[in-house]
Amino acid sequence: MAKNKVLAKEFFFGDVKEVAPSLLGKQLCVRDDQGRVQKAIITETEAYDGEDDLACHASKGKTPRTSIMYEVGGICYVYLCYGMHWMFNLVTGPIGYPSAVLIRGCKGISGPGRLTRNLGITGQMNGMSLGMDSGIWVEETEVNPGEIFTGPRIGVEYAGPIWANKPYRFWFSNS
DNA sequence: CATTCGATCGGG
DNA sequence: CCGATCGAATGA
Repeated sequence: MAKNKVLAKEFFFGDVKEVAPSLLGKQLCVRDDQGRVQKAIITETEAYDGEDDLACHASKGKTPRTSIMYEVGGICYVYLCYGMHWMFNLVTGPIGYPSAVLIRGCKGISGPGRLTRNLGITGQMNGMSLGMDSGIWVEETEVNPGEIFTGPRIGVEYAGPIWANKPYRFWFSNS
């Protein structure tokens, strides 16, 4: 069987609102410390887009926690939520513009917290560059997402109606 | 230093 | 609906 192509970092340099849906059907790969690789097809993503986006952590400006989002696309942003769940994001866009894609669900796994638990993703991945050498990367697949649906993001009511209702969540029917 | 509150999940 | 659980952000 042919080896899947690993996404180049350039894939993440563009606008998060385009990168987020284009990750659907791609495969998230994580290698654990035993050298074993787990792979999961991405089925649901959300876009967090710049300081103006009140649901984006960077809306409060650049802080030690959010500074990673200001880096160039193609690196990991991982943080602890509700004191018990690791959220896994991929930074997008050019350096200086804070944006990232939250990987919300993969095939057979619903929920961003369960996703990271299943794949063994923790805060030590924060700031890591994507690639086979770092142990976390994204591959092309044969999956054709088909029709892509959009809707409001989950759990961001605090951001107010304008931003909470933006169609920044993406998923597809085969999931 | 104290308090608030989450990009959630699982149980009742 | 509600509790668990903790670090980042905010304010005194």
